[in-house]
Amino acid sequence: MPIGLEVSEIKKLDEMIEKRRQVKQGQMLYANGDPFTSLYAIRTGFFKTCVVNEDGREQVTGFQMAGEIIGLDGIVSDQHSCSAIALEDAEVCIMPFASVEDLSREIPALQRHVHRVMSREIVRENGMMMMLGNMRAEERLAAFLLNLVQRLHARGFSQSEMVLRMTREEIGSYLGLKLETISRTFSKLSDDGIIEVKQRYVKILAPDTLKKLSNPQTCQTVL
Amino acid sequence: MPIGLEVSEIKKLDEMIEKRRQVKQGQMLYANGDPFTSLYAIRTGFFKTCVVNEDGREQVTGFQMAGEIIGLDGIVSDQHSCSAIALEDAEVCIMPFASVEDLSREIPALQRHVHRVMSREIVRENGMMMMLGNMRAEERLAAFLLNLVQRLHARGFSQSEMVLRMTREEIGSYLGLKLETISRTFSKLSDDGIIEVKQRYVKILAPDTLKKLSNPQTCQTVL
DNA sequence: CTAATCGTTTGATTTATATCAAGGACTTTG
DNA sequence: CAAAGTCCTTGATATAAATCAAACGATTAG
Repeated sequence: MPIGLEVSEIKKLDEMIEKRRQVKQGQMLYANGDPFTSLYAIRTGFFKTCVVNEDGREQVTGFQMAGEIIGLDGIVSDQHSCSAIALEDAEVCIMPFASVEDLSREIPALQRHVHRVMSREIVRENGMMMMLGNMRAEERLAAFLLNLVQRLHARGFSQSEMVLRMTREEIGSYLGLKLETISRTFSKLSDDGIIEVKQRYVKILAPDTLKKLSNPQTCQTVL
Repeated sequence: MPIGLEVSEIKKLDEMIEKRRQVKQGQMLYANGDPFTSLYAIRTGFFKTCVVNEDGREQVTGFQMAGEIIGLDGIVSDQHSCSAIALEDAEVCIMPFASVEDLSREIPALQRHVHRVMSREIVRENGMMMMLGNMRAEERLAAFLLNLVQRLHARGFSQSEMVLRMTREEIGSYLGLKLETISRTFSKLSDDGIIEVKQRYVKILAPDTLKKLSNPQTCQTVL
């Protein structure tokens, strides 16, 4: 994944990725409390990560797709503090973290890459805190949908259409809302002609309006 | 900070920390958009970090005290995506990130440490997402107060008393609540005899009750 | 010492979202 | 095809927290 590597370095990276693992829909890649050994690079498929409270409340902390790295939560205490569950059949590359650290010391570009991946996750979560702390339901869902299509588009899919891999309840958990609120907000956006929704299928009809919703200021700036 | 280093390694670390910087109360250590060059280890004082939305809404993403590292948000894009502001006169060690990376390649214990620090931040933010997404005002404030005293206690201060460095509004921003709600919740906890509050001074009178509030399940388990 | 400012508390009211409830749509299984 | 199970939608109502408003306490400036 890091760029600008020499052939010998690429070979070492290939060796590091010792094996792959298939994860069936609904199956856990790792669970809260599992010993931490490896990071996982998603090759195909779609995951959610979630933490559970002692009283059983579940918070989805992220949705991850091909090309993204999961497992970083386990580094600090050598055990995972969240669970990763496949939302569709998936395949991951297993990257033993000890090897990642060894190779990072040899290959500065890899070291850089690892640092960036971790920093990106920190920044993403800062954004989620802003979302959960300050935004209203419609803003949250708008921002969520825009983020999803943008990431899918970067992977060669449409920039206006998608099929959600998660339930309303999982979206709600991620956005700090109840499933009914997600459903109502979908209906509202649909009634307003901003999106078209048919179950898991979503088409963005008015991307600019959606962007304004996810960030009211832009709207004011335009006026 | 990492342990188990040789003398020569400690010497190198000392050289890396090229200089210190004083930050007066209310002053910014770095601002959103500033070019990223260094991490900062807080020697003394107290900081808040916050992100601002395009429409000006501010979200406090953390409160940091002596011994903690700030600036990790800047790594991914070579510029800071949040601002760090001193809530009391502070002093930080400036650690140029290029040097951190260079030394990390030489000193595995430092490399390990950097990875742990970043992972810890990711895990902390996962917990914040749980808080913001699932918990009620009283639970959030209870968890917040317990976290603060615990960290202060680890630094040699009392495990039951503290003087808050931040306003009700800043606590509210961090916890996704308005300042009035923070104030009311303080009053409620005080009326219930769980804490004693006098402006910024807070004394925890019933730590077990506070723990139960921050995690209802424990309570049910006991019953 | 007085005025001004900033942060806090408290009360009254509003509101966004949660909760409770029922039914509908789609999928899977027998 | 029928039955069961999921997931989703929608309506009615409840509620936690926000908002609006006023006053109070502590600190700073003149």
